[in-house]
Amino acid sequence: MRRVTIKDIAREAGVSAQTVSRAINDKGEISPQTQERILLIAERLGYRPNSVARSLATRRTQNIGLVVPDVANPFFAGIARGIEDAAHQSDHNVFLCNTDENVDRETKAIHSLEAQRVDGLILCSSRLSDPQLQKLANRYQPLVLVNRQIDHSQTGVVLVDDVRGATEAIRYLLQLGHRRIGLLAGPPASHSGKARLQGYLGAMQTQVSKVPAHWQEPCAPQVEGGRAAALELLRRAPDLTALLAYNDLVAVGAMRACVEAGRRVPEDCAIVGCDDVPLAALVSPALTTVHIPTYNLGQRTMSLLFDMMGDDIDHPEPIIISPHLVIRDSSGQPIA
Amino acid sequence: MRRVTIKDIAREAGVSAQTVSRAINDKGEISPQTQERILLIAERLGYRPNSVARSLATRRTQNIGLVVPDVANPFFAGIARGIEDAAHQSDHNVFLCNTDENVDRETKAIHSLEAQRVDGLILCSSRLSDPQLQKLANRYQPLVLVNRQIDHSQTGVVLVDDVRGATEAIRYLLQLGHRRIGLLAGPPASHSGKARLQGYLGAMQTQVSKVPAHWQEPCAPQVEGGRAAALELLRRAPDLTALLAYNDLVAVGAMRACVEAGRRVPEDCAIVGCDDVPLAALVSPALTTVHIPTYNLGQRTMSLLFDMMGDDIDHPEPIIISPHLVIRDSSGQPIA
DNA sequence: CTGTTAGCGCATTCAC
DNA sequence: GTGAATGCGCTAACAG
Repeated sequence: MRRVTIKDIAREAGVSAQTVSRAINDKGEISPQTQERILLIAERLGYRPNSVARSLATRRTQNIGLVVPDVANPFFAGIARGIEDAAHQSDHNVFLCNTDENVDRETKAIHSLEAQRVDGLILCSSRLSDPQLQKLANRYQPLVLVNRQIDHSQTGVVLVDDVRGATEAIRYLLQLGHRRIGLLAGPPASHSGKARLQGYLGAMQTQVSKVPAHWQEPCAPQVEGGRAAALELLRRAPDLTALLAYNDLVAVGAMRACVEAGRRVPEDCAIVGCDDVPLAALVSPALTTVHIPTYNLGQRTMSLLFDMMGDDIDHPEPIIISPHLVIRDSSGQPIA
Repeated sequence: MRRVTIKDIAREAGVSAQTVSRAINDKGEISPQTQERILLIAERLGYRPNSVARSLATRRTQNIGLVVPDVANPFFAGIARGIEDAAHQSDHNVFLCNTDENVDRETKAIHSLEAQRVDGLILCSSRLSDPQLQKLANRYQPLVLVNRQIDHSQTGVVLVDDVRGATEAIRYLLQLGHRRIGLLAGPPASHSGKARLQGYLGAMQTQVSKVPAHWQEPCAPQVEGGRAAALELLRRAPDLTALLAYNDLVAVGAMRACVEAGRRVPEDCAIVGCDDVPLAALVSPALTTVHIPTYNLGQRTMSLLFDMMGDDIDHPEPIIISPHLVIRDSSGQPIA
């Protein structure tokens, strides 16, 4: 069962293939009557334009590639939704690839997307080395990096201002009267972890002359990591009245640790998370956390990519996404 | 800056384009020496095969289309990951489209995917009407439907056995000694809601001669819906000792309602959810729930699609996914 | 084992 | 306003 092509319609309508093409693409240079007639025939025959052939002829696919570590992670799911919606609104399709933070899978995905001749490429939290990324950036445009720095004049960059997020969280806790605030710092290698540490230190130093190093504890970025690190921290520094967590899962782990250590949240220990994943609003007490507008981030990322696809922009303006604090029930004034 | 093509390599190597094609596709019929020589040149020139041209020539794209209501929903995210991983393992790419349960968006997505000439199409929880779906199924193969029934000899179907899931949950509660078990039934129109009701009734009737209708309450499928419905149910039938919830969010809402009504979970009221989204393990008490293996479901869906892409299977065997109960801390024996 | 010819389905460029 | 010729980059089918 062969699919109907432009030629079938041309024959049926008694015109040339070219005229059919014009009718379908609504390019003006055609009489309204013949256009309508052709469109009717196309409809009747169940014609579906072949994007593959069109792409080959025009050298543009109207497809973009999106590479993320894991769409099942709500953070990336939000970004993906923002990108998808923006793309589809402008009649572009998106290839989605998951890497599980595996460099080989990421490389393979990128090669595949290059082969697909996508009109643009978005890499989230890329694990490629700097040289690899530079090489890619030289070869492939337009390219937008989310959550990853690069020094390349033609590459778009979208970053979350994690320093600011942590700063806001700490300022809020300071304002409530907390002074002895611990940090569940996340994985030592994490880029955003470092930024959040920086924000923590900067904000703390406005009120506390010397912030003890033993108020910080690295941890795996899941619930169990947070629980273990919080237990350790509360043992080492029992006078802490508040904890800032690397992310919401870590914060939930910290809440568990508090329960185990016989501390009430927020009375005996305030807890603030980061990211504001859907879970955060649903735990009890509901988590105060630094919200990152992932959907909006995705939309703006796609918007930047579209801009770059249009003109050959030389120095695309970096986009910095500002997180903001969402105050719920896991934080309050210190008792003492 | 033109991309390097097969011809560039052919010229460089002093062979025909066809020979280059053979070398790249590793089709055997070529001497190892020339193949290696060509591959080296390709590598040096930074050649990337053009999948678009290849697709046009072979009439196969090695791409598949995946349409879901929302990847940000963990249920579909799990399925999407399973599909993606299976697809990529077999060197296929996937176009992802979100519909937000909007029929127009779904229709548009399908048309776009048809235009892309995807080799296969997967529709999750399609909102198309039966006639629309029949029409699509007649026109487009291979097609696999997830979470949606259809009577069409050439369409693949993957379903979750929700009757069984609810049955297992109720059997477990009965075994614990519960007899007065309420059902937070979800949206009346929901397909899976009806199936779960059926499972509930069937299992209940093995131990309870007449299951009162006022032990059931419909609800919106979110936390607040579950909370409101549970409050109503506990008011109307205060002697209930356990609740089965339409999904995990509803179950979390029910947990809230219990707290508000002064009931402890699980002592004064056991609660069992459905789906086992990541949240379920993280709330306190951790939720006993009916686990649906979404990732596996995705993998098997893709596997079915691959089978259908291979041969022209006439009556693809329906795949029925069996959920199973995961016992955590929100359920226990009744006190009375 | 290798080369030649002929398309895949469409859009671009030029005629008319 | 419409048509004819040409090519996008690759592979299928044949020939040698």
